[in-house]
Amino acid sequence: MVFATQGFSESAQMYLLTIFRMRDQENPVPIPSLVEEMGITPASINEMCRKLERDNLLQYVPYSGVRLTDKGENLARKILRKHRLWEVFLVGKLRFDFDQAHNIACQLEHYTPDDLADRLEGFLGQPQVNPRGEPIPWSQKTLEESREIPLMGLAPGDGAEITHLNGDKVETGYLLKNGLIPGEEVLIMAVDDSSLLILIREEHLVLSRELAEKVYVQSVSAN
Amino acid sequence: MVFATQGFSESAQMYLLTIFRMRDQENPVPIPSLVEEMGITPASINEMCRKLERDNLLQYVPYSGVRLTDKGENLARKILRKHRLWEVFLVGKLRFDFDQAHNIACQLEHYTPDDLADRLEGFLGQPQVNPRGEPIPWSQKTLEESREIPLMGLAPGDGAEITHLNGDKVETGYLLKNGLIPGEEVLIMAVDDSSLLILIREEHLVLSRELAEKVYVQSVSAN
DNA sequence: TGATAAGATTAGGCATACCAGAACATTTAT
DNA sequence: ATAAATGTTCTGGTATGCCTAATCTTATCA
Repeated sequence: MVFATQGFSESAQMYLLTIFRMRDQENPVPIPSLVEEMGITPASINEMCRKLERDNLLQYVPYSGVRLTDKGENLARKILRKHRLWEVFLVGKLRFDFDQAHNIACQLEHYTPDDLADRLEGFLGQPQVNPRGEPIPWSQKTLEESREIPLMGLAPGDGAEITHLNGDKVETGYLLKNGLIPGEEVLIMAVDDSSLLILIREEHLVLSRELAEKVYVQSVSAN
Repeated sequence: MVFATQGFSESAQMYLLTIFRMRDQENPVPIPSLVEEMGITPASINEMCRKLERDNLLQYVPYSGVRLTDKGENLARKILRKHRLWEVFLVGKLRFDFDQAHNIACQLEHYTPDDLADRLEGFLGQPQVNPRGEPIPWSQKTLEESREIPLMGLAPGDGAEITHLNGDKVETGYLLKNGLIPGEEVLIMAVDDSSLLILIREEHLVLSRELAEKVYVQSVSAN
């Protein structure tokens, strides 16, 4: 298993991203177009698209093409966001020219955890677009809903509503099982160096700092 | 083929880095120590070490262990340098704690081209050590020999001595074939937006900007 | 409407990187 | 010196992601 973030291989991510980018031209995206664009044979494209369909990332209708599901769209958007954030960094801070930056970003995007993207975005001053003026997905949302913060950022006594979870499958599964479901309210009971104690659905729960970083909430009072 | 920089797979690079780090304790590093450290079975370690030996990255003596060759040492050092530069960035600029930074760096190090590492180093102010005080390979050398600059940084009329080449196998091979060998002197004839004309071994040669970025030289006059 | 061109799929292969388990070799310690 | 412990390597297997070549299947247009 090749390790890339998001639980999907670098290859799978490249397919999603490519489809996402072509989808504006024609949707569903026909397999021959993908063959052309990616330089991979029809047999291989077919095989991979079947896998992506199996994983609910897209729908594949023979002789018509592939269309991303919501899950696929979101994943692709996430990857594109990372890509463009890296471009901003590489051009803006490291003075690469755009083409070099683009190529480097093509690699880094697959190995960038969500929290790295989030912090990078902050470090770069919440850029709206990449150096070529193309929009960075979700950055406007991030601005508008910037009250959305990691659970870790709250103080004891604060109450908040969970907006989304940012971990991997296992982490998210665990959190959901324990009632940390988007929409639910949490109350911060105590915070220390390595963990925090919360009250959720009338149950107490201790989360590590690391895990609490992946729970995004909206402050209830500030709402 | 999994793409990672340096022309070796992420796996191969991880082996080199692990061996490099353990080599201070005992050299050669015994296979059982590697098994313990990496959590991979002896059969697999054996297989991979044979491949690395085939590629001249290490020597493998059964019942004794593996010892990095100069080539292997240099490659490992390069990877470690990238790793620690990322740690400096992630902790210093993005405010990750060290453990998170270390984990993220473990991925990024394999997808960081040399020129990215070089620029990152400059951006970070030529750090000597990572956030834990461990030295960053070559950074002192880089400081001491900071007259070592990319060929691209010279102006027409300047003369310089080639110190090293920084490209991939194909690029380096091409450059060597054309006389761009460390120790040789070059004279810059002309520079434009996309290329430069040089005189080397009494032969004229045009290099793209991109390629010239990968030829490091030491100014002759300043020497 | 039916032939043909375009598209989809199957079958068999290659390379990487890992695994388990068995067989084999060497070291070491008695 | 030799047996037990340790270390090595072989055999055969898994999964991913790509390939070619051959074989369907569908769409479309004459």
